[in-house]
Amino acid sequence: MSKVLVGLSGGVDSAVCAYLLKEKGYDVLGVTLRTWLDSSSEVSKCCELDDAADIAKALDIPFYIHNVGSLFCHFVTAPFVSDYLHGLTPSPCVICNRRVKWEGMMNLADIHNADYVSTGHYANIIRLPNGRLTVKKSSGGKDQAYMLYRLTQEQLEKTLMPLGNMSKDEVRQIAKKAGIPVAQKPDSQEICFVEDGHYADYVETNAEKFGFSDLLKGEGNFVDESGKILGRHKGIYHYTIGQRKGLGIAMGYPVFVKEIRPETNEVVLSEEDALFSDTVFCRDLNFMSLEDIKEGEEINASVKIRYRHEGGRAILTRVDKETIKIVFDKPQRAATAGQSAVFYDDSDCVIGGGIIVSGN
RNA sequence: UGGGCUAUCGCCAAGCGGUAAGGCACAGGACUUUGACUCCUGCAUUCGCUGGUUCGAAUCCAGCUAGUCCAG
Repeated sequence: MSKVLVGLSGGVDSAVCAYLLKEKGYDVLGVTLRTWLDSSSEVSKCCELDDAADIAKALDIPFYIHNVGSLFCHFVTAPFVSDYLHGLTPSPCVICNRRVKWEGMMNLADIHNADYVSTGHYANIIRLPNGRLTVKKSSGGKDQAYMLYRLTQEQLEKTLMPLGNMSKDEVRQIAKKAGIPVAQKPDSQEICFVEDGHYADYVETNAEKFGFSDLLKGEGNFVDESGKILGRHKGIYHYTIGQRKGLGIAMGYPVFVKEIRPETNEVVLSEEDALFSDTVFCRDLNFMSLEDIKEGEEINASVKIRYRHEGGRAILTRVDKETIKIVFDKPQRAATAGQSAVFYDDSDCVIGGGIIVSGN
Protein backbone atom coordinates (compact mmCIF):
# COMPACT_ATOMS: atom_id res chain seq x y z
CA MET A 1 0.00 0.00 0.00
CA SER A 2 1.37 3.41 -0.98
CA LYS A 3 1.94 5.86 1.75
CA VAL A 4 1.05 9.51 1.20
CA LEU A 5 1.70 12.58 3.29
CA VAL A 6 -1.12 15.10 3.00
CA GLY A 7 -0.61 18.73 3.82
CA LEU A 8 -3.51 19.81 6.01
CA SER A 9 -4.03 23.55 6.13
CA GLY A 10 -7.03 23.36 8.39
CA GLY A 11 -9.35 24.14 5.49
CA VAL A 12 -11.90 22.07 3.60
CA ASP A 13 -9.87 21.37 0.49
CA SER A 14 -6.96 19.64 2.10
CA ALA A 15 -9.30 17.78 4.43
CA VAL A 16 -11.25 16.35 1.52
CA CYS A 17 -7.99 15.60 -0.21
CA ALA A 18 -6.91 13.43 2.70
CA TYR A 19 -10.33 11.84 2.89
CA LEU A 20 -10.36 10.89 -0.79
CA LEU A 21 -6.90 9.37 -0.65
CA LYS A 22 -7.85 7.35 2.34
CA GLU A 23 -10.96 6.11 0.56
CA LYS A 24 -8.80 5.05 -2.34
CA GLY A 25 -6.80 2.90 -0.02
CA TYR A 26 -3.70 4.98 0.56
CA ASP A 27 -1.95 4.90 3.85
CA VAL A 28 -2.51 8.57 4.72
CA LEU A 29 -0.50 10.76 7.09
CA GLY A 30 -1.50 14.32 7.82
CA VAL A 31 0.87 17.19 8.37
CA THR A 32 0.50 20.85 9.06
CA LEU A 33 3.46 23.04 8.35
CA ARG A 34 4.14 25.46 11.07
CA THR A 35 5.50 28.51 9.34
CA TRP A 36 6.20 30.82 12.22
CA LEU A 37 9.05 30.83 14.63
CA ASP A 38 7.76 32.34 17.82
CA SER A 39 4.71 30.82 19.42
CA SER A 40 3.56 33.98 21.15
CA SER A 41 1.48 36.23 18.95
CA GLU A 42 0.09 34.19 16.11
CA VAL A 43 -3.29 33.32 17.50
CA SER A 44 -5.12 32.78 14.25
CA LYS A 45 -2.55 30.30 13.04
CA CYS A 46 -2.95 28.27 16.19
CA CYS A 47 -6.62 27.88 15.37
CA GLU A 48 -5.61 26.47 12.02
CA LEU A 49 -3.48 23.93 13.82
CA ASP A 50 -6.41 22.97 15.97
CA ASP A 51 -8.65 22.59 12.95
CA ALA A 52 -6.08 20.46 11.19
CA ALA A 53 -5.72 18.27 14.24
CA ASP A 54 -9.49 17.90 14.44
CA ILE A 55 -9.66 16.89 10.82
CA ALA A 56 -6.95 14.29 11.28
CA LYS A 57 -8.79 12.94 14.24
CA ALA A 58 -12.08 12.79 12.36
CA LEU A 59 -10.40 10.96 9.50
CA ASP A 60 -8.49 8.77 11.90
CA ILE A 61 -5.08 9.42 10.41
CA PRO A 62 -1.79 10.18 12.14
CA PHE A 63 -1.12 13.90 12.43
CA TYR A 64 2.18 15.70 12.53
CA ILE A 65 3.22 19.29 12.91
CA HIS A 66 6.32 20.09 10.95
CA ASN A 67 8.29 23.22 11.71
CA VAL A 68 9.33 25.11 8.63
CA GLY A 69 9.70 28.50 10.26
CA SER A 70 13.22 29.13 9.12
CA LEU A 71 12.47 28.13 5.54
CA PHE A 72 9.43 30.34 5.57
CA CYS A 73 11.34 33.25 6.92
CA HIS A 74 14.20 32.80 4.49
CA PHE A 75 12.20 32.22 1.32
CA VAL A 76 8.92 33.98 1.98
CA THR A 77 8.64 36.66 4.62
CA ALA A 78 12.08 38.24 4.34
CA PRO A 79 11.92 38.44 0.52
CA PHE A 80 8.38 39.72 0.83
CA VAL A 81 9.52 42.67 2.91
CA SER A 82 12.57 43.24 0.77
CA ASP A 83 10.56 43.20 -2.44
CA TYR A 84 8.11 45.77 -1.22
CA LEU A 85 10.89 48.04 -0.08
CA HIS A 86 12.41 47.73 -3.54
CA GLY A 87 9.17 48.82 -5.19
CA LEU A 88 8.14 45.33 -6.28
CA THR A 89 4.88 43.55 -5.58
CA PRO A 90 5.72 40.03 -4.48
CA SER A 91 3.50 37.02 -4.87
CA PRO A 92 4.50 35.05 -1.81
CA CYS A 93 2.35 31.97 -2.43
CA VAL A 94 4.10 30.91 -5.60
CA ILE A 95 7.43 30.94 -3.84
CA CYS A 96 6.08 29.37 -0.71
CA ASN A 97 4.62 26.44 -2.59
CA ARG A 98 7.94 25.35 -3.96
CA ARG A 99 10.37 26.41 -1.29
CA VAL A 100 8.37 25.81 1.83
CA LYS A 101 5.31 23.65 1.34
CA TRP A 102 6.72 21.10 -1.06
CA GLU A 103 10.19 21.18 0.33
CA GLY A 104 8.86 20.82 3.84
CA MET A 105 6.44 18.06 2.97
CA MET A 106 8.98 16.11 0.97
CA ASN A 107 11.47 16.27 3.79
CA LEU A 108 8.93 14.89 6.17
CA ALA A 109 7.80 12.31 3.59
CA ASP A 110 11.36 11.03 3.51
CA ILE A 111 11.43 10.70 7.26
CA HIS A 112 8.22 8.70 7.26
CA ASN A 113 9.04 6.76 4.13
CA ALA A 114 6.01 8.15 2.36
CA ASP A 115 5.86 7.59 -1.39
CA TYR A 116 3.92 10.73 -2.16
CA VAL A 117 2.95 14.12 -0.89
CA SER A 118 -0.45 15.57 -1.58
CA THR A 119 -2.33 18.84 -1.34
CA GLY A 120 -5.84 20.07 -1.91
CA HIS A 121 -5.00 22.23 -4.90
CA TYR A 122 -7.43 22.46 -7.78
CA ALA A 123 -5.11 21.35 -10.58
CA ASN A 124 -3.94 18.22 -12.33
CA ILE A 125 -0.51 16.76 -12.75
CA ILE A 126 0.01 15.38 -16.23
CA ARG A 127 2.80 13.34 -17.79
CA LEU A 128 3.40 14.56 -21.33
CA PRO A 129 4.56 12.45 -24.30
CA ASN A 130 7.96 14.11 -24.02
CA GLY A 131 8.29 12.62 -20.57
CA ARG A 132 7.94 15.85 -18.68
CA LEU A 133 5.47 16.57 -15.96
CA THR A 134 3.29 19.61 -15.97
CA VAL A 135 0.32 21.04 -14.17
CA LYS A 136 -2.95 21.33 -16.02
CA LYS A 137 -5.67 23.79 -15.13
CA SER A 138 -8.61 22.43 -13.25
CA SER A 139 -11.85 22.33 -15.24
CA GLY A 140 -13.92 22.57 -12.09
CA GLY A 141 -14.24 26.33 -12.14
CA LYS A 142 -11.56 27.05 -9.58
CA ASP A 143 -8.06 26.80 -10.92
CA GLN A 144 -4.85 26.97 -8.95
CA ALA A 145 -2.35 25.81 -11.54
CA TYR A 146 -1.00 29.37 -11.59
CA MET A 147 0.15 29.09 -7.99
CA LEU A 148 2.07 25.89 -8.74
CA TYR A 149 4.12 26.89 -11.77
CA ARG A 150 7.38 26.96 -9.85
CA LEU A 151 7.29 23.33 -8.75
CA THR A 152 10.16 21.19 -9.97
CA GLN A 153 9.93 17.96 -11.93
CA GLU A 154 11.11 16.10 -8.85
CA GLN A 155 8.37 17.61 -6.78
CA LEU A 156 5.67 16.89 -9.35
CA GLU A 157 6.93 13.32 -9.63
CA LYS A 158 5.97 12.70 -6.03
CA THR A 159 2.77 14.72 -5.87
CA LEU A 160 -0.87 13.69 -5.91
CA MET A 161 -3.68 16.20 -6.34
CA PRO A 162 -6.91 14.32 -5.92
CA LEU A 163 -9.14 17.40 -6.17
CA GLY A 164 -8.05 17.77 -9.81
CA ASN A 165 -11.13 18.89 -11.71
CA MET A 166 -13.59 19.09 -8.89
CA SER A 167 -15.59 22.16 -8.11
CA LYS A 168 -15.64 23.84 -4.76
CA ASP A 169 -19.26 22.80 -4.31
CA GLU A 170 -18.45 19.14 -4.89
CA VAL A 171 -15.67 19.35 -2.37
CA ARG A 172 -17.92 20.89 0.23
CA GLN A 173 -20.53 18.22 -0.44
CA ILE A 174 -17.99 15.49 0.08
CA ALA A 175 -16.80 17.13 3.24
CA LYS A 176 -20.32 17.33 4.54
CA LYS A 177 -21.09 13.71 3.77
CA ALA A 178 -17.84 12.57 5.27
CA GLY A 179 -18.53 14.48 8.42
CA ILE A 180 -15.45 16.64 8.12
CA PRO A 181 -15.60 19.36 10.78
CA VAL A 182 -14.65 22.30 8.57
CA ALA A 183 -17.08 21.61 5.71
CA GLN A 184 -18.62 25.06 6.01
CA LYS A 185 -15.47 26.96 6.76
CA PRO A 186 -15.01 29.94 4.44
CA ASP A 187 -12.18 29.94 1.95
CA SER A 188 -8.94 31.31 3.14
CA GLN A 189 -8.00 34.65 1.80
CA GLU A 190 -5.25 37.20 1.77
CA ILE A 191 -1.70 36.63 2.79
CA CYS A 192 -1.45 33.96 5.47
CA PHE A 193 1.19 35.69 7.54
CA VAL A 194 -0.37 39.13 7.49
CA GLU A 195 -3.11 40.01 9.90
CA ASP A 196 -6.34 41.53 8.59
CA GLY A 197 -4.92 42.58 5.27
CA HIS A 198 -2.58 45.25 6.51
CA TYR A 199 0.43 44.04 4.63
CA ALA A 200 2.06 47.46 4.66
CA ASP A 201 2.10 47.38 8.46
CA TYR A 202 3.80 44.03 8.22
CA VAL A 203 6.46 45.49 5.97
CA GLU A 204 6.97 48.40 8.31
CA THR A 205 7.17 46.43 11.51
CA ASN A 206 9.42 43.74 10.09
CA ALA A 207 11.81 45.80 8.04
CA GLU A 208 14.20 46.12 10.94
CA LYS A 209 13.96 42.51 11.97
CA PHE A 210 15.05 41.39 8.53
CA GLY A 211 17.80 43.98 8.33
CA PHE A 212 16.22 46.32 5.81
CA SER A 213 15.74 49.41 7.97
CA ASP A 214 17.91 51.47 5.63
CA LEU A 215 15.47 50.78 2.80
CA LEU A 216 12.46 51.97 4.74
CA LYS A 217 12.20 55.49 3.38
CA GLY A 218 8.69 56.44 4.37
CA GLU A 219 6.84 59.34 2.83
CA GLY A 220 7.54 60.72 -0.60
CA ASN A 221 5.92 62.42 -3.54
CA PHE A 222 3.20 61.38 -5.90
CA VAL A 223 4.14 62.76 -9.31
CA ASP A 224 2.52 62.69 -12.72
CA GLU A 225 4.21 61.41 -15.85
CA SER A 226 5.85 64.76 -16.47
CA GLY A 227 7.25 64.91 -12.95
CA LYS A 228 4.81 67.39 -11.49
CA ILE A 229 4.18 66.80 -7.80
CA LEU A 230 0.60 65.80 -7.07
CA GLY A 231 0.77 65.02 -3.38
CA ARG A 232 2.44 62.93 -0.71
CA HIS A 233 2.46 59.16 -0.43
CA LYS A 234 2.86 57.04 2.69
CA GLY A 235 5.85 55.02 1.54
CA ILE A 236 6.31 53.12 -1.71
CA TYR A 237 5.52 49.76 -0.13
CA HIS A 238 1.90 50.88 0.26
CA TYR A 239 1.37 50.79 -3.49
CA THR A 240 1.31 48.49 -6.43
CA ILE A 241 1.01 49.06 -10.16
CA GLY A 242 -2.55 49.66 -11.29
CA GLN A 243 -3.75 50.58 -7.84
CA ARG A 244 -6.51 53.16 -7.55
CA LYS A 245 -7.82 53.04 -4.02
CA GLY A 246 -6.01 54.51 -1.08
CA LEU A 247 -4.14 57.20 -2.97
CA GLY A 248 -6.16 60.03 -1.45
CA ILE A 249 -5.62 62.10 -4.58
CA ALA A 250 -8.69 63.77 -6.09
CA MET A 251 -7.89 64.72 -9.66
CA GLY A 252 -11.50 64.75 -10.72
CA TYR A 253 -11.00 61.54 -12.67
CA PRO A 254 -9.64 58.20 -11.47
CA VAL A 255 -5.88 57.97 -11.26
CA PHE A 256 -3.78 54.85 -10.91
CA VAL A 257 -0.27 53.94 -9.91
CA LYS A 258 1.75 53.75 -13.09
CA GLU A 259 5.24 53.31 -11.74
CA ILE A 260 7.09 52.99 -8.46
CA ARG A 261 10.54 54.53 -8.29
CA PRO A 262 12.48 53.33 -5.27
CA GLU A 263 15.58 55.38 -6.19
CA THR A 264 13.76 58.68 -5.84
CA ASN A 265 11.05 57.39 -3.49
CA GLU A 266 8.44 58.58 -5.97
CA VAL A 267 5.16 57.05 -7.04
CA VAL A 268 4.02 57.97 -10.55
CA LEU A 269 0.30 58.40 -11.13
CA SER A 270 -1.48 58.34 -14.46
CA GLU A 271 -4.81 57.74 -16.12
CA GLU A 272 -5.80 54.17 -16.80
CA ASP A 273 -4.88 54.19 -20.49
CA ALA A 274 -1.22 54.58 -19.64
CA LEU A 275 -1.26 51.29 -17.73
CA PHE A 276 -1.50 49.12 -20.81
CA SER A 277 1.49 47.52 -22.41
CA ASP A 278 1.91 44.59 -24.76
CA THR A 279 5.43 43.69 -23.80
CA VAL A 280 6.52 42.15 -20.53
CA PHE A 281 9.87 40.75 -19.46
CA CYS A 282 10.29 38.08 -16.86
CA ARG A 283 13.13 36.29 -15.12
CA ASP A 284 13.73 33.72 -12.46
CA LEU A 285 12.10 31.17 -14.70
CA ASN A 286 10.78 27.71 -14.16
CA PHE A 287 9.70 25.39 -16.93
CA MET A 288 7.34 22.46 -16.83
CA SER A 289 6.15 21.14 -20.18
CA LEU A 290 9.39 22.15 -21.87
CA GLU A 291 12.93 21.99 -20.68
CA ASP A 292 13.54 25.52 -21.79
CA ILE A 293 12.85 28.12 -24.43
CA LYS A 294 15.95 28.37 -26.52
CA GLU A 295 17.39 31.39 -28.26
CA GLY A 296 15.65 31.97 -31.56
CA GLU A 297 12.68 29.87 -30.58
CA GLU A 298 9.18 31.39 -30.60
CA ILE A 299 6.53 29.86 -28.39
CA ASN A 300 2.85 30.65 -28.65
CA ALA A 301 1.12 30.68 -25.34
CA SER A 302 -1.66 32.04 -23.27
CA VAL A 303 -0.10 34.08 -20.48
CA LYS A 304 -1.50 35.10 -17.13
CA ILE A 305 0.26 37.99 -15.45
CA ARG A 306 -1.60 37.67 -12.17
CA TYR A 307 -3.56 34.97 -10.39
CA ARG A 308 -6.99 36.07 -11.48
CA HIS A 309 -6.03 37.24 -14.94
CA GLU A 310 -8.02 35.78 -17.79
CA GLY A 311 -4.82 35.34 -19.72
CA GLY A 312 -3.83 36.75 -23.08
CA ARG A 313 -2.38 35.29 -26.24
CA ALA A 314 1.31 36.01 -26.54
CA ILE A 315 4.56 35.03 -28.15
CA LEU A 316 7.46 34.08 -25.93
CA THR A 317 11.07 34.52 -26.91
CA ARG A 318 14.36 34.21 -25.13
CA VAL A 319 16.17 37.50 -24.61
CA ASP A 320 19.22 36.30 -22.76
CA LYS A 321 20.28 33.58 -20.39
CA GLU A 322 17.79 34.55 -17.73
CA THR A 323 15.14 36.62 -19.45
CA ILE A 324 12.03 35.81 -21.46
CA LYS A 325 10.19 38.41 -23.48
CA ILE A 326 6.42 38.16 -23.67
CA VAL A 327 4.67 40.01 -26.47
CA PHE A 328 0.92 39.99 -26.16
CA ASP A 329 -1.50 40.22 -29.07
CA LYS A 330 -3.36 42.85 -27.12
CA PRO A 331 -1.92 45.22 -24.51
CA GLN A 332 -2.44 44.04 -20.96
CA ARG A 333 -3.29 46.17 -17.99
CA ALA A 334 -0.79 46.84 -15.25
CA ALA A 335 1.91 44.25 -15.65
CA THR A 336 3.59 44.43 -12.25
CA ALA A 337 7.19 43.75 -11.35
CA GLY A 338 7.37 41.01 -8.74
CA GLN A 339 4.23 39.24 -9.87
CA SER A 340 4.40 36.02 -11.81
CA ALA A 341 3.74 35.51 -15.50
CA VAL A 342 2.60 31.96 -16.17
CA PHE A 343 2.55 30.48 -19.67
CA TYR A 344 -0.06 27.94 -20.72
CA ASP A 345 -0.30 25.88 -23.88
CA ASP A 346 -3.52 25.28 -25.83
CA SER A 347 -4.46 22.30 -23.71
CA ASP A 348 -4.25 24.41 -20.53
CA CYS A 349 -1.01 22.87 -19.35
CA VAL A 350 1.62 25.04 -17.74
CA ILE A 351 4.57 25.60 -20.03
CA GLY A 352 6.40 27.51 -17.36
CA GLY A 353 6.63 30.97 -15.95
CA GLY A 354 8.75 33.60 -14.34
CA ILE A 355 8.72 36.71 -12.27
CA ILE A 356 7.95 39.93 -14.05
CA VAL A 357 10.77 42.44 -14.05
CA SER A 358 9.08 45.11 -16.10
CA GLY A 359 6.34 45.92 -18.49
CA ASN A 360 8.12 47.59 -21.44
C1' U B 1 -5.78 101.84 -0.57
C1' G B 2 -9.38 102.15 -4.83
C1' G B 3 -12.16 98.95 -8.75
C1' G B 4 -13.74 93.99 -10.36
C1' C B 5 -14.63 88.77 -9.34
C1' U B 6 -15.69 84.50 -6.25
C1' A B 7 -17.55 82.17 -1.86
C1' U B 8 -22.24 75.01 -2.53
C1' C B 9 -19.66 67.87 1.02
C1' G B 10 -12.25 66.50 2.06
C1' C B 11 -11.22 68.26 -3.64
C1' C B 12 -13.54 69.81 -8.30
C1' A B 13 -18.30 71.28 -9.66
C1' A B 14 -23.93 71.71 -11.36
C1' G B 15 -27.65 74.95 -9.76
C1' C B 16 -29.87 81.35 -11.97
C1' G B 17 -36.82 81.95 -6.94
C1' G B 18 -39.87 76.30 -5.89
C1' U B 19 -37.56 73.16 -1.90
C1' A B 20 -29.09 70.62 -2.94
C1' A B 21 -26.84 66.89 -9.97
C1' G B 22 -22.37 64.64 -10.98
C1' G B 23 -17.09 63.35 -10.81
C1' C B 24 -12.86 62.45 -7.64
C1' A B 25 -11.64 61.10 -2.73
C1' C B 26 -13.42 58.36 1.44
C1' A B 27 -16.16 54.25 4.21
C1' G B 28 -18.58 49.44 4.25
C1' G B 29 -19.65 44.99 1.53
C1' A B 30 -19.02 41.29 -2.63
C1' C B 31 -15.14 38.84 -5.29
C1' U B 32 -10.16 36.19 -3.93
C1' U B 33 -5.07 30.71 -1.23
C1' U B 34 -0.55 37.21 -3.43
C1' G B 35 -0.82 42.62 -4.22
C1' A B 36 -4.23 45.00 -7.36
C1' C B 37 -8.41 45.84 -10.68
C1' U B 38 -13.76 45.35 -10.83
C1' C B 39 -18.70 45.37 -8.85
C1' C B 40 -22.54 46.89 -5.11
C1' U B 41 -23.98 50.23 -1.19
C1' G B 42 -23.29 54.65 1.67
C1' C B 43 -21.70 59.75 1.75
C1' A B 44 -24.33 68.12 2.42
C1' U B 45 -32.23 68.91 6.23
C1' U B 46 -27.79 72.20 3.85
C1' C B 47 -25.29 76.17 0.25
C1' G B 48 -19.07 81.99 4.11
C1' C B 49 -21.80 85.00 8.11
C1' U B 50 -25.93 88.43 9.54
C1' G B 51 -30.21 90.67 8.28
C1' G B 52 -34.06 91.87 4.41
C1' U B 53 -37.67 90.95 0.14
C1' U B 54 -41.05 86.69 -0.89
C1' C B 55 -46.26 81.92 0.17
C1' G B 56 -41.33 80.11 -0.78
C1' A B 57 -34.16 81.85 -1.47
C1' A B 58 -28.14 78.35 -2.46
C1' U B 59 -30.53 81.28 -6.06
C1' C B 60 -32.91 88.61 -5.41
C1' C B 61 -31.17 92.94 -2.01
C1' A B 62 -27.90 95.11 1.99
C1' G B 63 -23.96 94.80 5.36
C1' C B 64 -19.93 91.98 7.18
C1' U B 65 -15.94 88.31 6.58
C1' A B 66 -12.47 85.53 3.53
C1' G B 67 -9.99 84.56 -0.95
C1' U B 68 -8.60 86.36 -5.75
C1' C B 69 -7.45 89.62 -9.97
C1' C B 70 -6.44 94.54 -12.01
C1' A B 71 -4.76 99.29 -10.71
C1' G B 72 -0.89 101.12 -7.92
